[in-house]
Amino acid sequence: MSSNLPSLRGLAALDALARHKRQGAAAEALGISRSALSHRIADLEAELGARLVTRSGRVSMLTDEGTALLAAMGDAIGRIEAAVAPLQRRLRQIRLSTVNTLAANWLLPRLPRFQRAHPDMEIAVLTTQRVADLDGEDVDCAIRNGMGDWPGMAARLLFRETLVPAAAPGLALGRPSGWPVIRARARFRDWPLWWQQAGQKREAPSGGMVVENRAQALEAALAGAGVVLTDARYLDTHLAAGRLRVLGPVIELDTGFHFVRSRAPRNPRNVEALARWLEEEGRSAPQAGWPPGASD
Amino acid sequence: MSSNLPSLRGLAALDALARHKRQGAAAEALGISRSALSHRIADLEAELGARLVTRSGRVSMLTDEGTALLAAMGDAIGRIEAAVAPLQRRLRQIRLSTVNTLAANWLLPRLPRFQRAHPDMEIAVLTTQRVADLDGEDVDCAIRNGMGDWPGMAARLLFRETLVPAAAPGLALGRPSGWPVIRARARFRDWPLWWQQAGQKREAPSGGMVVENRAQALEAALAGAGVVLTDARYLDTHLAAGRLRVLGPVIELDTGFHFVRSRAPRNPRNVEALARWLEEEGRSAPQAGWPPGASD
DNA sequence: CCGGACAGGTGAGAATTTCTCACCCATTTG
DNA sequence: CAAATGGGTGAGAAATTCTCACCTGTCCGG
Repeated sequence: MSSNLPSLRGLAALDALARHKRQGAAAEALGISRSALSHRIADLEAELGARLVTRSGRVSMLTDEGTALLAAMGDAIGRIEAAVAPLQRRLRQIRLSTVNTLAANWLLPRLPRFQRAHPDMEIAVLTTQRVADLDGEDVDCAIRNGMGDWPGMAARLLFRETLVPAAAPGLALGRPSGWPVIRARARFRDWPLWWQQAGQKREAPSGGMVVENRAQALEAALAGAGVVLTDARYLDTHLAAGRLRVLGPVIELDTGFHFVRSRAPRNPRNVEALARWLEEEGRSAPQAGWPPGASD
Repeated sequence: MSSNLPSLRGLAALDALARHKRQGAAAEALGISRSALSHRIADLEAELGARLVTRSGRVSMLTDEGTALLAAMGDAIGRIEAAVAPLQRRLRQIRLSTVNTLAANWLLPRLPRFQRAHPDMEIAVLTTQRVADLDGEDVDCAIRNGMGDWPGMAARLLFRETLVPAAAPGLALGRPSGWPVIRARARFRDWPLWWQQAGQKREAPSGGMVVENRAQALEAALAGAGVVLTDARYLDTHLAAGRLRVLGPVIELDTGFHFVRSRAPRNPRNVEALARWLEEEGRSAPQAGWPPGASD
């Protein structure tokens, strides 16, 4: 049983050469240099002590022994490739868990740029309403909203949360104290916070409509139902398209969106690349020259 | 097509582990250390980005992914092993071409010792009456009889040819000039040569029986048909067994047995080992304390 | 409950394999 | 004949793989 396994690379080289006839083409198919393929074949021949290919004029032909060897192997190499392929595909993928609103309004619009820069990776965005507990789920990393002080995991701040009021352009509005505010049930403290920090003199408006979460709140505002208070970054595309306008100053909260990686990501290198890119995006995006269109 | 092939060693390690349940046993089956196997598994897991084995208590079990991987591979590893096996067997083998007489009387009696020292090699002795032309035949090396000046090949002298007369102990003999000599047709110059160099005063005996070759001549002498003149080294076993006795001095010729290797031996390392051993044997064997039993 | 035997994991460093680069040589072809 | 094409080679960098020595965790008998 203690047989000396030959080099799989060498066998693959022989196989490719048999198919493509030329070393150049075979090498390209394997993604290695012509020289490497030549070495691989030569080493295999030395390892097995037999000539496997002959060069007759322009094309490389297999010897009888080479042909017999490949025939005896059958599609063993293909089998191995196929067996490993699903795992490798999963490896190219990065599973990123995040909340709905951030995904729809900040992440997804930017992702195509990352894809273009890293065509070898594939990002699967898993939007979960509640924050996924990282090591439980099949997830490599996540963007989480909070203070960044989660025990036992290194969180990297992407950007602080902000709050800014916005409404559809067509909506007729009076004084701020009379705004028809939209509240998200999960974020009922946002309006008082903004009201206080934005230095409004009058009382905060009470009443208004209440929806389940921020995504719905944004939808409501887009539909002209009232004034939404949400993160500045969620507004980018809507402001640019003229679907919303800004109604007051941006305030910054002490919570923020953080990048966290699971304890054992499948492919740490790729996850790291994504992390760096997200950090860059988080820094570069707004702040300077914000809000984009209006100055109201 | 430019798929990243996984390490065959790693897959083999996984396969062995699945069969043997314990790393120790699996490692032994593969002929590597436990540590190496552990590394191999760990690296494979990193390479594929998935846990493939779990250790539950004493035994290592494959995870679902590990099982699936092996199942998908089928017997690919076995196929590769089997495909390569015949070539590797041929590689362990050294084909040595030599003449009949030397093989029977000098080489074959010594070979078992070499085999014991190198159990990983296998020597195929091809006895050919005529000298094989090396590069034509499927032979790695040869022992040739001559002056050692063959053009284009490096000959390594094993020992000079010698000539010594011998006969069966029971044979009644008179003076040398009356010996019933046995002549090999291919070596009709031997008797005059010995007669002259051994300083015999009388005439060389004429007549006697003539056989085809030296092997037959030796056979004839063993059968008590007369006095054979042959190489001292061919007599070793027969003298020791008392089947022949020496009748005169040993003379040394200017021809000798040489080791020559074919232009491209399958396994140069093994051939070199054989060459060294043969040289050693050629030097060490007789000379000192020869002839073994008699002093006649 | 402790200590030894057993099984596996780890880090360092040596050995081996694999790759690319920069050349070379041979054959074909314009 | 010269350029183009295809293959081979040696050196050196990079990676893979191995062993060794040592660690950790589990199991079992006293």
